[in-house]
Amino acid sequence: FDALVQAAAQVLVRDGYENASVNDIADRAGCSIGSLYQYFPTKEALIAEVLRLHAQRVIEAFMSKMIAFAHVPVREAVRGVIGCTLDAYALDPALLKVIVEQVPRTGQLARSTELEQQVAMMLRGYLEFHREELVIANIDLAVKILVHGIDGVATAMVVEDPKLPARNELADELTAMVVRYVA
Amino acid sequence: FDALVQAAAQVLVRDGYENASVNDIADRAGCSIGSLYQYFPTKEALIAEVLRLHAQRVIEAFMSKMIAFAHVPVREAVRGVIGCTLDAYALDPALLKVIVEQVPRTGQLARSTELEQQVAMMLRGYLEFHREELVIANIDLAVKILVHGIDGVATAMVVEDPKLPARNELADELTAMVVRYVA
Amino acid sequence: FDALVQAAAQVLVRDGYENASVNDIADRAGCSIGSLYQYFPTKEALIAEVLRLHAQRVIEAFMSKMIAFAHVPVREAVRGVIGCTLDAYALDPALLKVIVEQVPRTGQLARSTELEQQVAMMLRGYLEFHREELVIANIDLAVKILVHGIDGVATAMVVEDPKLPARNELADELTAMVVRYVA
Amino acid sequence: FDALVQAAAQVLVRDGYENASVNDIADRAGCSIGSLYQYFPTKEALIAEVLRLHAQRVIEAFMSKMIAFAHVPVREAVRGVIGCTLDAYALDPALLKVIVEQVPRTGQLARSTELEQQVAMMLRGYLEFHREELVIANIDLAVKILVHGIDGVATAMVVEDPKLPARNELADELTAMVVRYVA
DNA sequence: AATGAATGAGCATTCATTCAT
DNA sequence: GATGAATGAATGCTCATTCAT
Repeated sequence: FDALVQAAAQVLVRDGYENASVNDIADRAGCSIGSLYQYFPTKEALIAEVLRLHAQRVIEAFMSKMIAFAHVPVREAVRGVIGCTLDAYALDPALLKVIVEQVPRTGQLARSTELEQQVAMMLRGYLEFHREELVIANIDLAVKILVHGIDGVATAMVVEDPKLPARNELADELTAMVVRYVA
Repeated sequence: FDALVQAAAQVLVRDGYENASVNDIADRAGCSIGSLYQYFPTKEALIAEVLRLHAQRVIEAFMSKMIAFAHVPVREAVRGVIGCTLDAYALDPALLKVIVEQVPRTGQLARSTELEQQVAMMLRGYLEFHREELVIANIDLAVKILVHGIDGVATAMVVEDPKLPARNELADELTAMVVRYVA
Repeated sequence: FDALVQAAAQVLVRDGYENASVNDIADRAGCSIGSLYQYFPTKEALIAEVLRLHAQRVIEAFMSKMIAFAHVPVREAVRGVIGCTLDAYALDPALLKVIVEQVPRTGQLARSTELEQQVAMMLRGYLEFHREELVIANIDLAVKILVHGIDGVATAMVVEDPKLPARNELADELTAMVVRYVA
Repeated sequence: FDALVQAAAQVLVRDGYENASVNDIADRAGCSIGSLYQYFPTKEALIAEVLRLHAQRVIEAFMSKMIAFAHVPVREAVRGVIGCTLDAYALDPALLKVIVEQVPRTGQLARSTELEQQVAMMLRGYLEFHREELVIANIDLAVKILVHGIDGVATAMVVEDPKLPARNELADELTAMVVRYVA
C-alpha cells in the first residue's frame, strides 16, 4: 500500500526513527494497524520499503539523465554525471537526512548498495572504454574511490544544507577533481 | 568509569545499538546498574561518551603523526596525511562500523564534527600557504570536498573490510587524486 | 475499564498506596498491563479515577436523600443531613481509610472539594433562608466550621471503626451540637 | 542528630513526601548518607521523628497556656482553649500541610493520637467536673466530637491559608458553638 | 565515628505484534 | 479485507540501604 509507505516516510521525517511508531504511521496513512500488518510483516519491512523506494527514485532520477553522456568529451561527461548525482541526492533531502543519520543499517535495513553498484559498473565501463586516454592504473580502486568519495561529499552537503546552495560551484569543483584525477 | 565506557563499546559491537541494554552493559562492566547511573545520567550520555572517546582516539592517532608533514613536498605530505587518516579510521573498525551504521545521530549523539573541523582548518592553512603553487580557485569548497570525500572513502573501506587489505594501494590512489586535484 | 478502577480500588485497600503497583492492578483486573495503559495514561490518572468515583458515590449517596429536608423543622433537617453524611462516609470505609491515610493529595490526586463545596452551598442557602430564626452572625464562617467540623468527626469515626457502631447516638449528639449552635 | 530532623522537615516541605530522598536530606543536613543511617535505621524512622517532633511542639505550645483556664468561667475557658489550639496548629503551617496532605499514615508514621488523647483526657476531666452545670448526656461521645470537630476545622483552616487570617473571629465562632453545645 | 560508592530489587511505561470479531 | 483492543516482554531508571575503608 503506497499510502503506508508514504505515511511511513513522513512520520520518519517528522518524528525521527526512534520515535516513529507503527501506530502513528497507520494513523497518518488513514488505516488501522491491523491493515498495516496485512501489507508488511514487520515494522522493519515497512521501513525497508521506504528505503527501497527512496533508493529507486534516486536511481531513476540519476539514470534518466545518464544516456546523454555516453559519447561526449570527458570533461562534459563528468560534469554531467556529477550534476545528476547532486540533483538525485537532493530529491528528498529531509528523508535522506533521516535515513543517513538515524536509520540503523542492520537486517533488512542494511544499506542498499544498488546505486553504488550500478554507478560503479557504468563507471568501470566508461573508464575501460577510454582506458587509452586516461591515466588510471587500478581501475577497480579508482571506481571505489570515485563512488564513495562523491557519495561522501554529496551526502554531507545535502545533510548540511538541504537546499544545496552552491550546487553549480560544487559540481564544477568536483568535476575539476575528477577530471584531473582520471584524465 | 572507564570500565563502563569500555563495556558499553563492547556491548555495542556485540549486540548492536538497539539491543544494547544498560543492564547488559553494567553486567559486562562487572558493576551494578546503580553504579552505572552514578557515573552517567542516562543511557544516551554513556553512549555519547563511547563516541567521544572513539573520536578522541581517532583524532589523537591522526594528529600525533601530523607534525612531520608541514614542510615537505606536496606529494609526500598528501601521502602522509592520507596514510594517517586510513590508519586512524582503522583503529577500531568494529566500533566504527557500529557507530556509522547503527548509532542514531540525534541529541547528544549528534555526530561530532571535531575531527572534520580540525582537519579542515589544517587543510585550509596548508592550501592557503601554498596558494601560489596550487590551482585551487575556491579554497573553502576544496577543503569540504577533500574532507568529506576522503572521509567517505575511508569510512566505506573500513566498514566494508575492517582489515583494510589494500591500505597502501588505496593511499597511493587517493594521493594521486588529491595531488592532481590541487597541484 | 470499570474493572480496572475496581481492581485499583481493591489493590489500594489490600496493599496500601505505596505498595500498589500497576502490574498488580492489571493482574487483578484480569487484563494486561498494556490494556491498562490504553485506558489510563499514567498510574496517577488511574488512582485519580478511583478517587473521583468514590467521591462521586459519596456525593450521590448524600444528595439522593437531601431533597426531603428542605421544608422541615430545623432539628429534623439537621438530624437528617447528619445521618446522610455519616451513611455516605460509611459507604466504603476501607477505601475511605486508605484515601485519607495514604493517598498523597498532590497533582491530579489533590483532594476533591466538590462535596465540601456543594454541601457548603446548600448549607449557606439554608442558613440564609432561616436567618431570622437563627443566631449566626457570620454565615460564611459558620458554614466552614460546620462543614469541616462534621467532616472531621465523620472521617475520624469511620476510619477508627469502619462499622460505625454508635451511628445513631453519634448523629444525635452531632445534631444537638449543631442545633444549639445555629438555633 | 537534630540537624538531620530539621533538614528532613525542610526537604519534606520543599520537595513533598514522594520527592524527598534520604540523599537530599543528608546533603542538606551537611552530613553523609552513612551518618544518617547511624542515627536512624530507616527513612521511615527519620520521617517519624519529624512527625513526633512536630506533634511534641504542638502539644507543648498547647499545654503551656493550658493551666490558666482550670478555674475560670466556662466561656472564657473554652475561648482560651480554642485560641491555644489554633495557635498551636499554626506553629509550622507548611510542615503541617505536608504532613496532612502527603505523609502516609502507615507503619511508624501512623498518626500520633497523643495530642488528641491528652486533650480528650483534659476535656473529659473538665466536663465531668462541671457535669452539674452542663447539658451533656454522653460525655465520651461529646469529647470525641469536640476533639475531632475542632481538629477538623483547625486543620482545614491552616492548610487552606497558612497565615490563618480571621483567627480571632474563627475562635469566637468556634467558642460560640462549643459553649452553646455544652452549657 | 564518618564516609559515600556500590548495590539491585523493583517500578512505571512503551510499542511491535496478534487475532477474535 | 479490515479493524483496533489486547498483549506482555523488555526497557531505562530510582532510591533506600549497606559496608569496606
